[in-house]
Amino acid sequence: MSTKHRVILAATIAFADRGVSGTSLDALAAELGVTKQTILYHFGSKDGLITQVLTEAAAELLAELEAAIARSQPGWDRVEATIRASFALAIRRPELLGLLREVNRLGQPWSALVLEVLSPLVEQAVAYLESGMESGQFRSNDPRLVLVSSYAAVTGVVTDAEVLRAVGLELDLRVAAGLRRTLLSFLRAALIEDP
Amino acid sequence: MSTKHRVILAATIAFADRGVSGTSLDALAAELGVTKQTILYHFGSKDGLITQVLTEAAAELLAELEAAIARSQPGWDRVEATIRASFALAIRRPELLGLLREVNRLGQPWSALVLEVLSPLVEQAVAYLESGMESGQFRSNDPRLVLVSSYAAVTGVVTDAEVLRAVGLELDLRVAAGLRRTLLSFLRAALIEDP
DNA sequence: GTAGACACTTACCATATGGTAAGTGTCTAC
DNA sequence: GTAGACACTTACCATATGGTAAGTGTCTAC
Repeated sequence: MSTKHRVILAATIAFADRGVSGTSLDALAAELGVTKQTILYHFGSKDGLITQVLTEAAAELLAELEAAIARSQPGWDRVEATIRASFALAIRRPELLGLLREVNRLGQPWSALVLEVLSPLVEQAVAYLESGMESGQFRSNDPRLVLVSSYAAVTGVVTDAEVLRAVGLELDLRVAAGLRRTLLSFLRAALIEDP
Repeated sequence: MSTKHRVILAATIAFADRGVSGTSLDALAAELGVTKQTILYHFGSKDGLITQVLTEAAAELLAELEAAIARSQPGWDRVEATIRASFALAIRRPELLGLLREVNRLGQPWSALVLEVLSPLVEQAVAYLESGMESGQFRSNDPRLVLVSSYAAVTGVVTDAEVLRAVGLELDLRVAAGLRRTLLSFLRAALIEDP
């Protein structure tokens, strides 16, 4: 694997984990066994590295979600497929969702970079749910809405691999059974579990 | 208000907002119109400041939750009162919940500082929900569990004051109606709304 | 066999950052 | 009126941090 690619992978994890301001180029380089100047050679500046990391992460998320859309039917099936794809990605690459939260904090101009890529899909999902609830297709205690709510909690809060694996395996359409552990895990995570 | 207290309030907001490593003593001092040395005089070191900020935030959270416990009945009423108190605090001092997320990232020894104070209450709440679901008292699509799930999402994700105000006002026991907007807001926030 | 691209390293540099040391002004106790 | 506590400021300092400049080794094309 090329040095450039290794830097991007390590920076994605470091930015998600310790934050952008908590990750120095020296520390990142030391992890990879190269010098800071090697990183600067490939990306020009720290801002250049951030740009590259966010661009690739957004592209990866988009590809995953679009694949889920392509293999699903319009309507609830599509929402569920999207959520399922997100869980799968969260298990495989938990740092991607952690990075989203960091972007949220960084604000402009970084948030625009990611939002530009993902916002069309978010708008579609929100519009579908909104019209579904306006028309009475979903009741407010619908298990499907619980699933969406849990999804929000997961993408926003939980990064623990074991929790996500449990959720991913148990949400195998058996929403009723799976949500029990999910909810408890979320509650624990939200109120701070020792990491 | 004493300088020391002003530093703690400003640091709480800064740490929650920009992160601990994203907040330099110089920048914090400049915000307050004092010198960095004034901060070091009061807290000894940056670690000293972090300790003080976390200790006070944890104490404030605890006081709020214990007051809610004291004025509620055992059982679901108590869980609801606790959640309600958290919402109220989140509206009044959103940085406190933001700080919890930062602590989660900082890890040891800072997480232990906060966890030590709050974990007895968390354990109680989790035990209650767990036994309630084991015994079949709650079904998995119970609106009350939706509320708890939403609470996890709120404490973990949402810091936008307007969203929290909307949630706080509409959760006035009319769970069914209130959750509609809440869920959509959470979904938007979790998938990154432009801040 | 040599010019040039490529992927680095070595040697620096300016600024930011946490921190120390030695003052200075002010208020209180005696 | 003066000793001492208190809340600061001014003057520094060592290290961390992002970044620049000038090499060095290696591989490819001709």
